[in-house]
Amino acid sequence: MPFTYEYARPALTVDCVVFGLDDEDLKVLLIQRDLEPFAGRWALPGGFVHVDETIDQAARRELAEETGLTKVFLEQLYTFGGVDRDPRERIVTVAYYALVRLLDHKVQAATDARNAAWFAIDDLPKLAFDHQGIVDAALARLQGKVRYQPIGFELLPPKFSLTQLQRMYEIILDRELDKRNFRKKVLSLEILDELDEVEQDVAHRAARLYRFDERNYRQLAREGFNFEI
Amino acid sequence: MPFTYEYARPALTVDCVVFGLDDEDLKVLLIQRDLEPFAGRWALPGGFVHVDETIDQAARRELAEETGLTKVFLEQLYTFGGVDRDPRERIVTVAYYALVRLLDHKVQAATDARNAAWFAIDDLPKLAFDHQGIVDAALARLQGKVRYQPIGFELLPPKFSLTQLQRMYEIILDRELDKRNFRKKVLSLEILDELDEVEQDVAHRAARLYRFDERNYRQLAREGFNFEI
DNA sequence: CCAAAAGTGTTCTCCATACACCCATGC
DNA sequence: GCATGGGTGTATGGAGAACACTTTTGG
Repeated sequence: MPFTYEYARPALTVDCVVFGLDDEDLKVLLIQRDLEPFAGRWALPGGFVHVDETIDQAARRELAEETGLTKVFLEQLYTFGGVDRDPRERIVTVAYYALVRLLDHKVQAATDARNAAWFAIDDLPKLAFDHQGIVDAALARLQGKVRYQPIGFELLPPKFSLTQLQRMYEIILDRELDKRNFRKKVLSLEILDELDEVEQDVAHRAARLYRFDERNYRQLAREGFNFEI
Repeated sequence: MPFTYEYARPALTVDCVVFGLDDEDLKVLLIQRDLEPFAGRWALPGGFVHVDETIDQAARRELAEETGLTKVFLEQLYTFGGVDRDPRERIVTVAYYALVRLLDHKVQAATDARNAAWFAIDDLPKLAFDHQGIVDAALARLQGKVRYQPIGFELLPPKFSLTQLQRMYEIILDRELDKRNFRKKVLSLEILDELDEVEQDVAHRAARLYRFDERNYRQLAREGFNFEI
């Protein structure tokens, strides 16, 4: 049943920049478009906002439909409202960014009905629409936010070593950090539980594993903190 | 000429939280609604986004139409997409916040055709829709941003004393600051031009006036800075 | 025993903080 | 001369930054 309006309205979509992390790179999950415009080009997962769902719900629904991801860390980024973003019609998009544990989701994305794949953030293919600009904004937000909110932890497995944690920060911030100062700082925050476990199957001394102290972690996530690493 | 769509679409509006500053308070500019729903209630200036304008342009247009304000500092805040925000139909709104020199605009708002007025931020009337939540978000953003970006300067007249500047930070952050430390810090940033002028018509020693050093100011606004006052 | 990464302390510098008095001006 | 705000310096403590060697383990 078609709807009629007095004036033309912009259409409203959501788009998600999904970040993942492996040993070497910060990666972004992209979907290959099968329809015009930009058929064959890679693009951010996303789609139209329905009238009976919030925009947050729309972002989660599209993420689940197009990539199979659920229960991820998801936060609104910025709303892009340029007049010529889409060649078909006027479309305003609310961009979100998500952080996921890449290893948990590597296979799933690749075997999805639609063509989905992870790309290193500094080696992306040419993207559809203005999606490169959205990715740039999301990266800037992530780099800024990681300094005063412990959100980056969403990118790691539940148990991790301090070296892994440091590596994550180095990859996101794109610079090297001093090992001793990093450990001193992160341990002083008291958001890590030291476990009685170590890495397995490594060809050198095994590193101790840590887990987030959920209580202090949530507390600190609310208050913000000064993580000037 | 009415337009027809296959599926119902959310409508899209913009709303603006306009901050101003006087000697005592941080204030917000509100418009009294003359139509239902919420007729008679105070609300944020705003309105529908047209298909042929960007959302930034829509925000500036609505601000000009409803309050007469032009050329103000304006920045996107957040997009509010709750399903029941508006009792008539589904409306998603992109919220902006603006900073203006209150003294320049005091009269204009009051004499506008529609009923507009400034209210102290901690003494607002009951607002229409979810606008109180939008104001809360805007205040939180302003308080956070003022610490690492010199945006607050948009609230002051072109020439101002260090005491005025300190007063502005105290009002925004809602706490007292040490005079000597404040001056030391702000002068060390080298974004102020010391003028050969002083306040006029005060019943005590007249304070020296300063102006922003546009070059360094723009530079620092881009880079961000650490204003941990 | 060798390769590889884990783990560990100290020094220095800088910046935020705390704090109190004299000065200039108008009335 | 007094009331009002303008303007100034110093001492202390804490945190970030720089920096190198020993330990553990597997192969």
